[in-house]
Amino acid sequence: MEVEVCMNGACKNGYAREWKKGWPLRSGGFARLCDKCGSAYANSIFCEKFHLHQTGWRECDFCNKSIHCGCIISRFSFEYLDFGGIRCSTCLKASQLPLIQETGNSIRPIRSVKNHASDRHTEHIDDRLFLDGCSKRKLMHMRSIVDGRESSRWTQAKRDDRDSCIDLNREDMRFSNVMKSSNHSLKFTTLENNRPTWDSRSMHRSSSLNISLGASSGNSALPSALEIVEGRFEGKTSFSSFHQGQRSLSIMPKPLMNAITINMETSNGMISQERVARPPTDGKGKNMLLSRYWPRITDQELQQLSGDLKSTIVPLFEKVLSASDAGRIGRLVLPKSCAEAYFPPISQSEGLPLHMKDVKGNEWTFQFRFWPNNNSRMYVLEGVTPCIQALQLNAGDIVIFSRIDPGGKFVLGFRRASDSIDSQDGFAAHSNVFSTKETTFSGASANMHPGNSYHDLLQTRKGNGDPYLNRCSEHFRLGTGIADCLRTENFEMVNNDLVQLPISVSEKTQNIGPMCKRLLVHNEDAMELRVTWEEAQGLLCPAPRVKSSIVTIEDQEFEEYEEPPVFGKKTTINARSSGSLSLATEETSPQELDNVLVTSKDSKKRRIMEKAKSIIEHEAFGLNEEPSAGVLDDDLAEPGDTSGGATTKHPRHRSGCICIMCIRPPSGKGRHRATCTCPACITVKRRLDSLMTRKQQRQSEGEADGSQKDYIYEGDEGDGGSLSGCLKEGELSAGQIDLNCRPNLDEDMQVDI
DNA sequence: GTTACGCATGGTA
DNA sequence: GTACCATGCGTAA
Repeated sequence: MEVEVCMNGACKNGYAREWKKGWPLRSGGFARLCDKCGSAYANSIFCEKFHLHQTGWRECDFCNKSIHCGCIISRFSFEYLDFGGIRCSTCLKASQLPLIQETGNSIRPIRSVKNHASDRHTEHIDDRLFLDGCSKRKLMHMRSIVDGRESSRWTQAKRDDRDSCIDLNREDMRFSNVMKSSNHSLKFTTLENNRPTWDSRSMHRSSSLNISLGASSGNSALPSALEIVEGRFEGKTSFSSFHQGQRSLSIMPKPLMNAITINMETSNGMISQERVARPPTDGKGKNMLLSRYWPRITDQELQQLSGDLKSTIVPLFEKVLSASDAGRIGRLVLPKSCAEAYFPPISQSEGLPLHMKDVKGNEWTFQFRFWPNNNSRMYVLEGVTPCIQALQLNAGDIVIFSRIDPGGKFVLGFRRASDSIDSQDGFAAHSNVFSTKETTFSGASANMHPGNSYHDLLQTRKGNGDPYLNRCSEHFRLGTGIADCLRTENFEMVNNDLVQLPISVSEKTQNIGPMCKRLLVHNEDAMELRVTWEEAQGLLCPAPRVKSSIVTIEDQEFEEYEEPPVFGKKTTINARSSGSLSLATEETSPQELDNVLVTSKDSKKRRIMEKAKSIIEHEAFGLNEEPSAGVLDDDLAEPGDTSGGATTKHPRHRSGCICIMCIRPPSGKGRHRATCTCPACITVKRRLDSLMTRKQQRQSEGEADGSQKDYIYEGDEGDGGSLSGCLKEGELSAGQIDLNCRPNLDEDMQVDI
């Protein structure tokens, strides 16, 4: 019986999704009729062109000529793997597809396919393969031999119901019982200890796993189901991604990535917006780059980029911008493996200039260089600040390095961190609070599966060990989402005074100013962030008659609303005399709001003053006073300072640290002798020298007043300023210092904020 | 005072 | 234990 098989998952008339009935093809697969037009789809393991009028075509992996690959190839990548060994009708250099039978732990060929196009096997599947405890299950083992090399073994079973399972205990089964559900997603269940850990019903609800298999390159095994489920496939020739709009995991070997993933069209003819990781296909990066550096770019983005630049774009790698990457220092640390794989080799530390073009067409020249580091190298791109700023990138955003072929010029693309949360994962944050920039304050995203929460996604992907998800999760936890919210125009319009340029988490850490001001400015920023955060929260008023639900994400409770909040109304912030904030639920006039904001600013400034004074006090007490942990550690790391772990506290300050901050003796004890050579004293003496030098310079310049200021705290001098409080005029002149002094704070300390 | 540079350190995988 | 890498620190400009 001849059936007409349609491409791209649709019948020839484009009616794709509903099948009227199916019947087995001679090869054992199924074809089904479109219930609208009556034409057939192939959903078979072997859908041979000899029995079909219309099939899909693709290029042969070997000769690049069009080959007949079966209709399914052009539809679903996994089905391509079903045909992984399909013969190229042009060059005949293709896979052989012997049917194999499982006998115990061994597999032996049942029947080999002759290597001739006109002599394909047409046998029914041996009934002996209807086994392994699943009455309706058709099990077929295939071994595809590509180009003479044996590649992965895998199995496929189909059932005529929706239940399916994978037996992970069968070592020879790389995959089993992959089935295609009615919504065109592949689903499987796993069996561990003979107990299903996934079932199709629960997957329908939460976490379907979409297995997409491409033809094997013949050089490595596909990940086993267990490895996939446990997320242990990183570093293998597969990649994973979550399909947009569905919770699925796609596994595909490298060779077919471009052939299928990039060029694959969805069943409705649209370019896929699936954000898939693209492992390296060539170059030194092959088989060595961590998946977290694989560029995740959608076909749509790739096509657009290629179109914009009128070139073929080859995504190379991506990197999440760290605070230092996006900071003023202008150095972007490159993953070593990526730098060495894709950028020109450099032998000198000075490196060489790299010309890049950003996605907006701007031309940039960065210095690609390295520093020796621990018998290794640390690669950086220098001079990236203008580009980072031009693209308005912040820490957490992702830069994507691509190459223009031919020519080899580099392209710098990017993806916002917020985009990564909703697009990368194929989901938008469900919570209004954490909606991303583009969907700020909107409700549930259309990309979201009904009934699925972002939390589910986090759990699902974290459960799969997805490193990217872990990053997103962390990102989510850190609340960058709301930081993005703060950057919205609405917010600025309403709170122009309050948040002139709202400080995002990333900005807070990157624009930390000169080193000697870091702590102080950092604290300012932290407070600024904290206040604006509180104020922003207060200004987010739930829409009327909308009840919230509480969700717990990463041990943090969040309110979710079905409707976007009303912004800047109803709820305002009152600053009490104490400086704390309280919420008022009455309408507030703009003037009142201004007052509130001014008051808030005042309280903020007051807190900054207090904070600075606190720091000064502890600096001044210096070596004599036991530091208050609350000031030296906790206070320096603001509770609201989400970056504290990364930037507030230097990693060297840890238990056992002997720096000047950490080795202070208990109060009243442990006086330091003038000849003491402990690190603290050495530091103090060095600073004394600096102070003396400065004093002499000023004296020589005739700045009589300058020396007096040396007794005053210099807000930007850090502990050097406090040191001056420990100095007496005579000691200064004599170059001596009492390391155990206790200056009178009330008299000497002035704060210049 | 500020910035840039080069290296060192330590957290983390 | 090792390599990587984020970033702190000292110094020079």
